[in-house]
Amino acid sequence: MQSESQRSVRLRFAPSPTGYPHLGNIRTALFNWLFARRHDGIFILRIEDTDVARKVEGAVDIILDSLRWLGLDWDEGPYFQSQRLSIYRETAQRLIDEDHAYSCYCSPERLGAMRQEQMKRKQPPKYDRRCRDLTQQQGTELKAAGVTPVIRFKTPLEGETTFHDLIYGRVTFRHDTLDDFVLLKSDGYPTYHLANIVDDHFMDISHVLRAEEWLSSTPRHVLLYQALDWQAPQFAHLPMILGPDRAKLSKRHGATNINEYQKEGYLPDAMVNFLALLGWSLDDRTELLSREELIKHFSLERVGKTAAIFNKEKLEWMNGVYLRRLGLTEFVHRAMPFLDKSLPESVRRPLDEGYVSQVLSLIQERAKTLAEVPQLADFFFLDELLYDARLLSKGKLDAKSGIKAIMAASQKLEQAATWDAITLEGILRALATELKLPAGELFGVLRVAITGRTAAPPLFQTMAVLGKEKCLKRLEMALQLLEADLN
RNA sequence: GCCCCCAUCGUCUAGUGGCCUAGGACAUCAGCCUUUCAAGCUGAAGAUCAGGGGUCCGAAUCCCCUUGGGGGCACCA
Repeated sequence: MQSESQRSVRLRFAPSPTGYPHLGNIRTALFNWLFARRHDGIFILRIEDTDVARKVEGAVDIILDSLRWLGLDWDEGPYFQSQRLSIYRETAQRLIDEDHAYSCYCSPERLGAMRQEQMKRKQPPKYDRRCRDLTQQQGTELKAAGVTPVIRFKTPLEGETTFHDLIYGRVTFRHDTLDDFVLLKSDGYPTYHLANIVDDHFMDISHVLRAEEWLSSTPRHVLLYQALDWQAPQFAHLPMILGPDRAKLSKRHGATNINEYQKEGYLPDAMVNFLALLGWSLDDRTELLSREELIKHFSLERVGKTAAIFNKEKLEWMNGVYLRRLGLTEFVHRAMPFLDKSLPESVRRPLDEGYVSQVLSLIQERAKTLAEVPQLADFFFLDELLYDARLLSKGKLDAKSGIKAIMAASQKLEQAATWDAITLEGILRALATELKLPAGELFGVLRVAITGRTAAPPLFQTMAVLGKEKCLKRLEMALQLLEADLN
């Protein structure tokens, strides 16, 4: 009891570099991080690279980058299991010495065939324990024949294991539903089960927060801790994040890799806020929480048990909220790389920061992601607009009256002494009255002429930013289009 | 097939026996604002709390069964 509360809080995020981290992995990292920070604990990063065959080049860097991007800073590590092989081998040897493990010489072929046969007979696929009670002589013979064994755990044949999960409560597994799982592979690398508990023990991990998919391997881990006479950490299994088809997140679910979200222009703070709400909630109404608030309020008691489906639309909304909350300077700073990357090549670089700033003040509240900023703003940068001439006469004004209106507007604007939104509005409203046109119709035609589209930021502010010369040029161009349309 | 877990609006969720004729958010629809879009505001629609049995004066909340969904069952993690 006392030792429990005294034990220092040490959490770890332990991804395997067999692919890029997806939303589920990152949510696990986030909860570990939040819990560690909440309790002034230590957050450790450990790379579980024990699968040589499935290792993906560059995955480690992407994992580190993703954590850095989201601001999930770690206090220790990254540790690499591939550099700690001797510890696992020693532990495996100790288990053999103490009769908790044994060498198994069965070939992968035999095991595969057996599994298939069992499945065919609709029986649970389990190792038949053929090597469990090999005599020393039999073992020596097999070894002499050149077979490299794996080390298997001697799972108790009878009884059951119960553990207390911080989220799911009491969970019990009968031993006869388990089999003698592999601890050490024939290539000398440990399996997840061995490496994981050895590291958690020696790294003095106090709480293991991991996805629910691990729940059914927990009894094996508990059994291992018991066999080694080590104190097990507290387990907390987190509800899964599922794809829209309600299945476990995988490659076929499209953009689930976290770096995709960075590329799509989501803000780290929005991402963290959103992910925190997948499986955790503060109360019945609070949804927007800063990093500090999340740390302050995070608790396992408020983590749910039901799997969540990731809902991108809500993320977009939340990202929009965070985008709008940014100061203009910060917004410009964040959006600049996206403009740089996605604006057409014809646009001169480097972009003028003063001009970009004026433009983006009109774009900020219209963007849900940074990646759509270039799309929303490109007409501010383009020299020549390319658009369908029919947009000009799409409203109630036909081509003829459109021409008339644009010509009149050009004339008035040419004489404008000053060029700001208020002045422009004055001039054009007066013109609408003069032409006996509803203001909205006149503005509509001009909007298309100026921006090349029917939906855009407010017309007068847009014109003010673009400047007199460019605006008049665009009106001229619209006239040509309309005239061509008439013929 | 076996084992484990879960089950409230389309989605994320609040709810731990009476405050629930079930609350909030996203999305949807309508209206307002308005030069378009966006934002904002207001409102609507949307869950017989998976179904069926109990327990109780009283059940979304406790128990059981059924159904459904998910996860696990590798010399992968």
